[in-house]
Amino acid sequence: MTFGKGCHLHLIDGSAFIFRAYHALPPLTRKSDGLPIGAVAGFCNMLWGQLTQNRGKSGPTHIAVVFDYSSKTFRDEIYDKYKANRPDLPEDLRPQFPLTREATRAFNVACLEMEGYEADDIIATLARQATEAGGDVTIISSDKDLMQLVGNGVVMFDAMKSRTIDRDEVIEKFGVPPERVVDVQALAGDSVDNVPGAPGIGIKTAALLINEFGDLETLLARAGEIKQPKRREALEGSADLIRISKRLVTLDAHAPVTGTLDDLEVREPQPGPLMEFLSRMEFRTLTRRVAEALKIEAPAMPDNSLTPAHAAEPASSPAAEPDRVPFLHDAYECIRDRAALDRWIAAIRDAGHVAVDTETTSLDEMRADLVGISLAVVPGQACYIPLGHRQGGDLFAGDALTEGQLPADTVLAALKPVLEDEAILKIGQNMKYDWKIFARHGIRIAPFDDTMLMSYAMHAGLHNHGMDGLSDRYLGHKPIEIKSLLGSGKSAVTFDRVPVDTAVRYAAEDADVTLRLWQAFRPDLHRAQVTTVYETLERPLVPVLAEMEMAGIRVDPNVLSRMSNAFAQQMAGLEAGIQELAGQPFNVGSPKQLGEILFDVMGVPGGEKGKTGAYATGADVLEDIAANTDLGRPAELAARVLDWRQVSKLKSTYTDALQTHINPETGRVHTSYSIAGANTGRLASTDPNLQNIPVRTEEGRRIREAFVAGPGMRLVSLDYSQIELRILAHVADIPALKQAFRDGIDIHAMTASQMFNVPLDQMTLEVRRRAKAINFGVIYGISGFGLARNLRIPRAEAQAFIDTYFERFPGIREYMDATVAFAKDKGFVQTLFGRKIHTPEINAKGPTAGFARRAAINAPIQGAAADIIRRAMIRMPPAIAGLPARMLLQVHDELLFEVEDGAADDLIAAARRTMEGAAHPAVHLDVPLVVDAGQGANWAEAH
DNA sequence: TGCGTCACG
DNA sequence: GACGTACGTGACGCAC
Repeated sequence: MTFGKGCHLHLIDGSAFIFRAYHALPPLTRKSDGLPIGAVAGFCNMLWGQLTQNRGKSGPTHIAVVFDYSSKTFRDEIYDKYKANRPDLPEDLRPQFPLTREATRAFNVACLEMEGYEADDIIATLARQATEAGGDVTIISSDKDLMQLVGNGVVMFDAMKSRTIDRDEVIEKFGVPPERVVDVQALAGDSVDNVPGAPGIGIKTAALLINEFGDLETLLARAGEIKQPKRREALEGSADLIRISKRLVTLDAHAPVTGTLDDLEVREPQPGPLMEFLSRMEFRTLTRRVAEALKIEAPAMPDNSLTPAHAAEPASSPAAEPDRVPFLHDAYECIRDRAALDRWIAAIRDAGHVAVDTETTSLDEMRADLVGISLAVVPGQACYIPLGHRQGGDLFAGDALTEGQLPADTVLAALKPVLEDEAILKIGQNMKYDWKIFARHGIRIAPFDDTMLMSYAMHAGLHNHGMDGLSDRYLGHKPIEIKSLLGSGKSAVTFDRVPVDTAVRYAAEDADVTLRLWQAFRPDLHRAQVTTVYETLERPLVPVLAEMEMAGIRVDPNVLSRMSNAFAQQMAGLEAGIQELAGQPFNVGSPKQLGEILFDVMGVPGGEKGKTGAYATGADVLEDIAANTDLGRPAELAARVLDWRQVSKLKSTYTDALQTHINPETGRVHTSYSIAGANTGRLASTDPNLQNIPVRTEEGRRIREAFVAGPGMRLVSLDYSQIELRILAHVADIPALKQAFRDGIDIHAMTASQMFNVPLDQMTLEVRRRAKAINFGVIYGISGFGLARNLRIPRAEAQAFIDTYFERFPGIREYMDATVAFAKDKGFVQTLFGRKIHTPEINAKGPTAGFARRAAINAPIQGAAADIIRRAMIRMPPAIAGLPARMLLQVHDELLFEVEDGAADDLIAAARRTMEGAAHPAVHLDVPLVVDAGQGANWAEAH
């Protein structure tokens, strides 16, 4: 059919469809692989609706979906800031664009786009061609930019509101008829598209002026007649910008569209390709509907294909409103028989997901015994399975298990297939804990989500990520506190002593809360654009860390106890000497008493009191006193206290405490890493902290000799060389620093050479030391005061160094300023890998602002380094899978391994490759990452 | 429980 | 012009 009178062309604004679909729907994902697919689903539904509802005489004879080709168009040539304000595309939307093109073709509908032109221009051109040929046009869109086309056989149709937009509607919206709409838009401008317009003039005023003067050119020519001075000045001062604005908003009805209108004739969908596409997308309902309409059989598909991210239940169910369901503790079920357990397992399989929580006898997963398991599938409905509750208080009952509990083995055997089922998502709060508990029972949980880590990815820097806090903040519900069950302090009991009835209310609530948090966080994760961070940097780390913690590191208690004894003697000797110098006995470990002895009794000048009224007696203060030999006895005393403190620290924190952390079953120390502890993305090690084992002094380093490899094994240590400075060189884009790293030269010496004009071969250690301090200072958000204190030089001198540094490397200051400006604007900073660190205090007043500013400067650098080693750790198990080796510890830029004798070199090669390539392919650094390696029988030798 | 101190990167 | 200041952690002992 040749296009002409009686023909009706429908032009669908495809880009508008996509955005509306994206924002109208929760972030659905394809079940088989998690591909974000919500916008495609909405797009297909809307397109199908368009194709079906208008069949018959009022329906289209010709149809096309029109897309924007890319963000770059001829309008960018007219005005370089056009659409410059547009926020970045959500990361889960971008991959859906090509799929919507594919969908359009699958429905056998013409799909148009053209380089250099917006969809609106193509629509304008086709509408002109169609009306010139005598046909009618309906534009399926509600975009105000298309309203200039209305009239002369062209109407618009708002598909969301099922409302036709004709000439009257346009007049209602703009105050002028369609042919004058561009004049109004030119004057009013558009903040969304960054069309400048005239300052202070909105649509109302613009319409008023156009109606008074007739059209834009007349208005501009006679602007002098306008009475209101502000309007007059706005027009006279911005005439050029207004004319540019008009060119920006005027659609090009003569775009070089290829093909003819005849190509757009409505065609029946081809069942084959359409069914293939819809079933590949796993759109279950739409596939069925389309199949029915085409009178063909729908292809088979698994149930619940789409994973609704926001609601466990269909949208019509009240359960879809997570915060509306009250917490009813009496409604929680206690599972005491096999039938009830099987009922729950069936419900879990039906839903495809389950929130899980374990109750145990200890926070130390390596010593904890399983006491019970709670599950939740639907908000408000949760259960608790008691397994290991014991009689409390009754001497005669002793350790006997209470009646009416299913055997733990039976329950674990029944749950194992569910917990390991690839098709069932397990949801937990701090999953590493439960993962380890189950791992000790031979169950490896997968796949899983972790609400603590979701919160961390979204909210780092804003608040902590513990369950009680998250529940209070995001669900408006304060869960039962564990303290109310166990008590605190000396009288605290373990969870197995809690009566089952009480335990049900507490434990099931935890699963309930976790499930609701997950439902609340899922869509937010996409909106905050941290899905990739969560999925690549947080979640996969859980099993990796769990394995490392379970492996533990062998610590030789004999070495430690010998050292403890030696330290004790040393301390006693020092203590006697100190008290003799003081002339009286006192507690050397009390800063308060020491301060009084030094400054009041012995009369050392210059004592400074802190906020508690006590004298400051930190190492820097004591060092100053010790160095001042004029003082005599007090200097000697200060020097001995410094020695005493060092020994005391080593004994109490390391040689004594570490012994108590040796697990009697494994003979090893099992630290626990918190993934969501440090705001910057770094891990934190606790119970014990194995990230601060001494290394800087000779005496301290000997403690590392107690960390030994198992029999027939060696320890291997690999650490990133200068990783934070390398990241700084990359992100601040400093050519001299980048070149130095590429050439492999001493970075601190290079800095010194550039700053002080000293050739590298004449560099003194002192000059290099200063440059090193400045390099670190930069990473920390340098200040003259801080550098002066660190280098113990006058403040003016330190400031001069900093000034020189910024002169030689001007990019550093630009980076710092840009980072702080970004933080002030957005409230967070970001690493190269997309990790967000919030900076809520950045706009504060007073000293707080200084802290926030420096933290904001440091966070992207420290955070990127943390991201890189996380990536390396996640890839490490497969990278060393063939080797008799395992990863034991992470110390921010170092990984420590245990490997069988003879395989150390192979391990070093594999691990080094993984670490040096860890930024790829997400980020291509302008500087190489370099990893140093060492090996030995103990950690001191390996480091 | 808060603070001062000090161990690490 | 004064304020205060290097970034990020965890564990210990003392004093309340």
